[in-house]
Amino acid sequence: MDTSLKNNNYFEQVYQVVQLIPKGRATSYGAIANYLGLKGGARMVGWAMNAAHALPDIEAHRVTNRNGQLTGKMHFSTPTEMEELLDADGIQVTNDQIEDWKTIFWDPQTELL
DNA sequence: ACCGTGACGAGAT
DNA sequence: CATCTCGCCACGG
Repeated sequence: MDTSLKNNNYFEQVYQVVQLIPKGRATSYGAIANYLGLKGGARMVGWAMNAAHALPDIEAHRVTNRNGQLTGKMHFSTPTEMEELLDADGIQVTNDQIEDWKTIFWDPQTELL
């Protein structure tokens, strides 16, 4: 048997949460990590998003850091794509930071519960 | 097998 | 209140 069971399973968990983010809202890496029980592993969520970038149905632009800052915009096809996508969702971004992040923030552990 | 890096976060100074 | 450091786990060289 395949003893080398990949943890890709948790990657998929992240994708599911990202796809569950309602339009006009966004969440943070740490929030997803915390929801999945990976608390402290926020970096892993970011790493998962890197792989997610290869997937068509993963809207990584709805995931930012804890400050609502577009830290990962540089990883998109273009440095402005993340802002454009967020703007398309009705989220206003200024200086690479989401405006009114406190309201835009969508915590799966609280809202999705 | 070891070291360094990384789309982060929280605590300490 | 701003800045620094350490911790988290996984992957690349």
